[in-house]
Amino acid sequence: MVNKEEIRKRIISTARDIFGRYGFRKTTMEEIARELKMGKSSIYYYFKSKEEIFEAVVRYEANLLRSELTRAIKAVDSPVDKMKNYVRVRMKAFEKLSNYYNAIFDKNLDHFDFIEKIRAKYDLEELAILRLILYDGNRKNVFRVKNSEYMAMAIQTAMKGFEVPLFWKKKEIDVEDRVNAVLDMLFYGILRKE
Amino acid sequence: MVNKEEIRKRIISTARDIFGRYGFRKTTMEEIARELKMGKSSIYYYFKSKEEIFEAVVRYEANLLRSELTRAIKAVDSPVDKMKNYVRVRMKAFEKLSNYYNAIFDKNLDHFDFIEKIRAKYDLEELAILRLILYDGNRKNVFRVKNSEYMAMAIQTAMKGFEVPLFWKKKEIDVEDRVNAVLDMLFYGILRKE
DNA sequence: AATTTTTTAGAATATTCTGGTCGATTATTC
DNA sequence: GAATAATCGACCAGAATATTCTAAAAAATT
Repeated sequence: MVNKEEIRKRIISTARDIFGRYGFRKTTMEEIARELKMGKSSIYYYFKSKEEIFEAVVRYEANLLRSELTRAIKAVDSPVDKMKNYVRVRMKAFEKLSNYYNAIFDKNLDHFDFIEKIRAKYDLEELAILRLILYDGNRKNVFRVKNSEYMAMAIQTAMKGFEVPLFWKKKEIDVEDRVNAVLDMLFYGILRKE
Repeated sequence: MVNKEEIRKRIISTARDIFGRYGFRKTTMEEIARELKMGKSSIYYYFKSKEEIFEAVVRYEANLLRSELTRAIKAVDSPVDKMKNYVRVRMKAFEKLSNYYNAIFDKNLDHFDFIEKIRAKYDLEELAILRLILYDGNRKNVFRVKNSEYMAMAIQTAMKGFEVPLFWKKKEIDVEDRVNAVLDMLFYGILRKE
């Protein structure tokens, strides 16, 4: 008897590569099966449908994004550096988490319930992280933000706005330049002027 | 009345991008049309079929390869430098001419007559270029090749052999390292030992 | 060794997708 | 205004693919 969870993880990992390359619709179950060296119907033993596999992939990538964000925030002490790392991780996520972003932006996938749920959950977590950064910055007298809650939401919304051109233009934009531009804009607005 | 040739070129260029990204089979006429902001059946006014468009794209890329090869050879005088440039252009072609190489390696496209024709034509042209380089090298006493004809064919065959891992591994290989390795191998065999 | 359970996969089925055509419409030219 | 060129959404036949079926193999249990 094989380890069911292990097999599921293998399927998710392989499917993620192929979905990432071709997108949900152009990826076939036959392709995933071939890459796994399994029969196509064997996959249905572990997953109910193609959509369920895609949901698992997107969920996996949302978790990856949260983990990476958390790790990057914890790696530095200064609220300014925390904010820099937040922006950097956010901007670079496009390359590594293409399924997550495809799920969000691809109109053809709008009928998938799970996408909105996953994003909502992720957004709440990100908001909590942002609030902590702002609160910490205020406490250390580095930021001057009256309402961390509102500001966190504003920053998150702005970051989402920056995602859009990144998605459509696909790597034609130098991400590092973008990161710096976003940070300049952000800090002039919230960095304490002394 | 619009310029028919201009429209055809626009279609080829746009189709090339999409074919390059998804391959012949996964690309749909609907996608090409949408990217061109045309109706799908409008494309059939300019091309007989999807296959005919793909043939035009592959032919275009073969021409591009030949042009680039010719330009690179002419840019230098030394036979050694010419051979270096030949290898370099050949190796780097993968990134820019994905349709041409897909057409060659993708078994699913074997039934397309035109692919073999285009490749045969290109190969003859490349052979002529190689023969000239070898002849020139012999004349300038830099190479010592008894039969330029056979050596040219051997080099071309070897280069084709090197293409295969490049194709399957897709950018996991550092091309520049490969170029240098190929050149070392080639020159130790034909560079005059003094 | 026999039986049961788990896992497997090719074939079949149901459903969706797509290449290509049709006929109507619009734009352009004469 | 007529003829020609260019346009495109609707449509269809056939291809492609998601999913199910069912039998067989493998693994686990008795």
